[in-house]
Amino acid sequence: MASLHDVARLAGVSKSTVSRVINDEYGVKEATKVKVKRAIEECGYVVNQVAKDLKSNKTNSIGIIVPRVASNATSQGVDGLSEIFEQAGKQVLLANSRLEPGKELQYIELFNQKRVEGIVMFATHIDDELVAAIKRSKAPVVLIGQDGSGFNIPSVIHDDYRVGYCAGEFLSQAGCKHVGFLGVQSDDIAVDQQRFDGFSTALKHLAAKPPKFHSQGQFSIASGRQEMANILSSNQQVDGVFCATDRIAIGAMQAIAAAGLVPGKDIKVIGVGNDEMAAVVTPGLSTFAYGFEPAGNNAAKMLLEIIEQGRSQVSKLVLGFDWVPRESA
Amino acid sequence: MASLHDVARLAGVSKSTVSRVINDEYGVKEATKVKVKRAIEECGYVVNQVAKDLKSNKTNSIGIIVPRVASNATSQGVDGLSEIFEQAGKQVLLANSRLEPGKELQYIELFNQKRVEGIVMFATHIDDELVAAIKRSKAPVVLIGQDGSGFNIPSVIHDDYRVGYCAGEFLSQAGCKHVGFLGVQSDDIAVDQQRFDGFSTALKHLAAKPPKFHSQGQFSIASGRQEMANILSSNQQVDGVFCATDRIAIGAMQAIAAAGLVPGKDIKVIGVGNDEMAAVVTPGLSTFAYGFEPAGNNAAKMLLEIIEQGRSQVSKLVLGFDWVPRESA
DNA sequence: TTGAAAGCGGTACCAG
DNA sequence: CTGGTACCGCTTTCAA
Repeated sequence: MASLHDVARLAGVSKSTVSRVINDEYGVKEATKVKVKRAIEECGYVVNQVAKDLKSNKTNSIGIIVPRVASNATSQGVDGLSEIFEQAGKQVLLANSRLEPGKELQYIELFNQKRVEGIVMFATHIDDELVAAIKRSKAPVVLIGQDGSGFNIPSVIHDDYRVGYCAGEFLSQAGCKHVGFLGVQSDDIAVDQQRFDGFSTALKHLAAKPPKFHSQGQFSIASGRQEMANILSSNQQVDGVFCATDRIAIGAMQAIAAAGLVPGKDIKVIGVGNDEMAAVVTPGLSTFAYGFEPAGNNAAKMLLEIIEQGRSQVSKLVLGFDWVPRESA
Repeated sequence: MASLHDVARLAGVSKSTVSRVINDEYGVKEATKVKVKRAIEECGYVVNQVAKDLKSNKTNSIGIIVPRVASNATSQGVDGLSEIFEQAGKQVLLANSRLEPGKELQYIELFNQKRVEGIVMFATHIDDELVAAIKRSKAPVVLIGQDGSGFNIPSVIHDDYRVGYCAGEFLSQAGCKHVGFLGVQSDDIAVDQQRFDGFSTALKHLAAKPPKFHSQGQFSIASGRQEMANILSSNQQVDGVFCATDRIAIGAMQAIAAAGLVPGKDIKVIGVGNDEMAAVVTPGLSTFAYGFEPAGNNAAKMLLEIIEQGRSQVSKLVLGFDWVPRESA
């Protein structure tokens, strides 16, 4: 592929001059400019950004690590991130860890080799290894979805504790006496632990009975259905369920209906996220709306600030949520 | 940041030696290796991939252009792409055109400057400008979602014509006499034109009445609802609707129900895609399942083949679909 | 087994 | 206004 050198030779000028023309620097005679531009056309010259990056020691690129793209939180989050980054002239490198543990660590390393200016990571959990890898990273890292601020890692999260609290409060005040929580694996602090903690605490504050169950399933409709079916078949009394995610909640509603009961009437069901599906199921799923795209926007801004200022004013950004009442609760 | 040179100085050897140690080349004395490795640790040296890329004239990276990430087709498609690319050791650069016309063209140019080895583009339409930009690109381009093979652009698509044909056949054989199509903007060849063409053709072949309407809305539930409501309020007889996408179909079902009619009984409704939502609405949406992740897999493989062989055996890959009958038709 | 030097494709300083 | 040259960080002969 044609280089500056080739263009220079073709135009009968020096590399310096070609460089000046390309970068629109003043102080080049019009006639020379024309010659150079013609030469550029002629050999189909395309700037080599790799060489520029090396010379300038600046890549204008950002790494994003996701566990998978096809999920509400990540796909919308990535849209939110890319909006801001592209406005700022940053190119996005995407790495998909496909939920394989350890992959994230490799990608942090790889992004450092690629000399990205910063990294945004959608975290599903936090462990010592991850914290160590982030500490080791020369490129600043911002977390989305899990709170790493305890390890001094800037994070953008939703208020998972409070969402649980609100759910507990709501079910309690709606008259439910036998409630429980359908969660996910317990190493997911944000989605499982925090939401459950808030939930239990609300019940305690209201002097209601504590949760009768806390199941640990997957992030899927099928899993929610399964977990709920198990609970129902155990014959314990239930009149309210708080689910860690909307998909789990939808599965729960299916199990409830399958058992001949009516979600929203016999058993109230609440989800989290306000997945588009929540609006189209019957009965409509009452849930808490999370803004995933704004989370991306904010994480991007936070990272840019760290890159530019060396540090960020906020080390942790907690986003609120909206209660979206429908028929299920 | 520490460079080879720094490590060399620290270890008291030459750059060449450090390079050899880093790349695990044989012929370095064990003692020297140890010295070098210690030096690397000491100054926290991280390989500079930018310099390597420049030197080797190879970036091992692929550009992906999407109109947005948060959609079934793109988010699953990107998962499919990244799976194959990451297996092949290719880094993915993501560009989000946010549906802004012209942005795609810029990104093709930008990716060429970044010296990506190939580009995958999720296209919403094809026009002369785009074709020209792709022709200009030194990096090979593969299209997903629209057929560019007429312009000699390798493409991975679903069989949009035949899906329309099947829908027409189905509605006709189910006894519908007054059918129509809810489409999108007409410059979307794959989603609007092809699906409609197949649909009309089936009706013609079966000597059934041609479609009574072909509306042009957006890719959203709200738009489908609106378009269907318009049709219903026009008082024309309708007993079957084929919708360009599942979301449109779900909106249509809402409008039908709102008009006091029963989707699947009074008016049959068919969608395309098998969005997860199709399974959770009531009545369940009958639809054709498209494999978006496989589309990504295949596009990635096709691009890799072009990169490695200089050309691809297949210039166009047409993926099939599965009929998923539910209650709506 | 190791080092010196050239060069990848640019930029930028200094001369002329 | 233009050209020569050094250098960004690494790899790769070629010699020693």
